[in-house]
Parts: sequence; C-alpha cells; structure tokens
Amino acid sequence: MLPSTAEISLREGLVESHEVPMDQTSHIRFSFQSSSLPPLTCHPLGIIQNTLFASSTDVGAEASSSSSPHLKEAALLSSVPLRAFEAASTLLRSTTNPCWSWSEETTRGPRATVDTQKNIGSMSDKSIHENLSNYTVNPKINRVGNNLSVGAMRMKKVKARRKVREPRFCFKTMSEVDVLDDGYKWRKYGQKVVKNTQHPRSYYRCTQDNCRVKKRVERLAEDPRMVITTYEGRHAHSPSHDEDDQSQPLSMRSQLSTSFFW
DNA sequence: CGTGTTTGACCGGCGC
DNA sequence: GCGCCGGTCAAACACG
Repeated sequence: MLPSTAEISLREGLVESHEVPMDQTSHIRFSFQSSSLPPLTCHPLGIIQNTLFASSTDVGAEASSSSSPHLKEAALLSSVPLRAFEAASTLLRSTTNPCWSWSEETTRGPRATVDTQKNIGSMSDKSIHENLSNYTVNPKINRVGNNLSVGAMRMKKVKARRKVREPRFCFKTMSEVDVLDDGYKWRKYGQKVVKNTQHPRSYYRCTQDNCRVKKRVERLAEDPRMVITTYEGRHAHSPSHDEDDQSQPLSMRSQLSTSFFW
C-alpha cells in the first residue's frame, strides 16, 4: 500500500510535498521543493500540535537566532500559521488512509462549559467538529454573586479567568495501543467510565513544568479499534526527548528539535 | 525512594 | 433545588 501524497502551496514560491503514513506508527514526510533543505519527517501528532498551536513568536524567536536552516524555514512558515495549519489539516483530511482522521477547532476564545463535556465517543466526526467549532462564551462564567465576600469574589474572578478556553482538537486513529507516542511526556491523572461506553476515558497532563496541556484518550464506542485523542492547550516547549540535550549549544538543540516543529 | 498509576471522593456545570 | 455526569484531586499503591 503506497502512501497518499498531497501538495499544498503554503505561500508563493514554497510548495510542500507530504506523504501520509499508512499506519499510526510511521511519520509524515515533508519535502521542501523550492528550497535546498533535505526532507523532514515527524509524527502526525507532533506535527499537529506544533503546527496548529505554534505561534510565530515562540517558534520564530528561537529560530531567527538559530543557525539551523530548518528552523529558519520554520520561522518563515510560522509567520503564516493559519496556512500551515490548513496545509496539515487538508493533508490529513484528504487522505484515504482509514487509520487517520481528525477534527479540529480553529478559533480561540473563552471556554464553553456545555459542549466540552459531551461524550465525543458516541459522536460522529461531523458532530465532534460542529461541537468544537461552536464554542461560545457562556455568560454565566463572568457572573459574580452579589453577596460574596471580597475573597470569595476574588476566587470567583480567578476561576472565571481560568475558564479561558485552550485551543483543542481531537484526533482519531486506528491503534491497538491507547496512548500514541506523540513526542511529549504525559502523566495520567484520572480515569473515568463515561456513560454509554464500555471503555474508560483516561486523562493526561503534560509533565513539563508550567505546561498546562492536557489530553483525553478513549476508545470509540462503535468501533473499539479506534482511539480518540483529544488535546487541549498548547505546549510551550519542545517534545520531552529534547530535555536530555539542554547542555548542548542552542544551534545543536534547534536541529535536534527540528523534526518536531516541521 | 522517587516516579507514575489507580481509584474513590469530591466539585461544579447543566438540565429538569 | 436536586440529581446526573464529566472532570479533577489526592491518598494509596505499584514498580524500578
């Protein structure tokens, strides 16, 4: 079975060629046709997290001072994060590979409190996407009680502020293992059996300090071979493999982390 | 002993 | 107001 390919024009003069992996263990290959850079490979989950959530500031800041041509290219690309996101999205949508599908939320804003709690395991891809993209401000979030103490009111305000919605997307893949290696290190903090499903939902948090990214992992009710991974938040750091390389020069580290950015 | 997992309790939002 | 339910906490536990 040959990999499906797609070419997406990220911006004028730069075309990427992608190969979508045929199983959940292989990686997407990026080749920059209009540059002399060698092809890059990375795991789709890593791509999506870094592409979807990468801002031009955090990727670009390191990259601009880096001697790594890949990171400089990444900085260039990250100046058009939406296009890059569209590219990755289009690629994964267009593939006929049955192992991969995803649904995403492209807008950012205050977190809703209703739809986030729906059982996506029993939802279709379409309804998952609709739910994710239909989040709106819940007016109750900003309401503070009239007869609360100042301290309590402050707590309420803190809570309201914390209700800022993190970007999230869910990703469905056919896999025997529940937790796919996406390059980041996770700690499990809960497991719950949700209604009308036989399989429990697991909750994970990124182990990195000051990183509040979470993910949920569950099996699709209708098809237990499918794993639904829902990410919430955006990593403010490189994947955990790189931690061992902190003693190395920046340029070296940049090169090592390149495959996770692009 | 440090780190990660398990699991019952608890909390808060939502619908009725 | 109350009950349901998803999400989180944290103590106990397992393991290297």
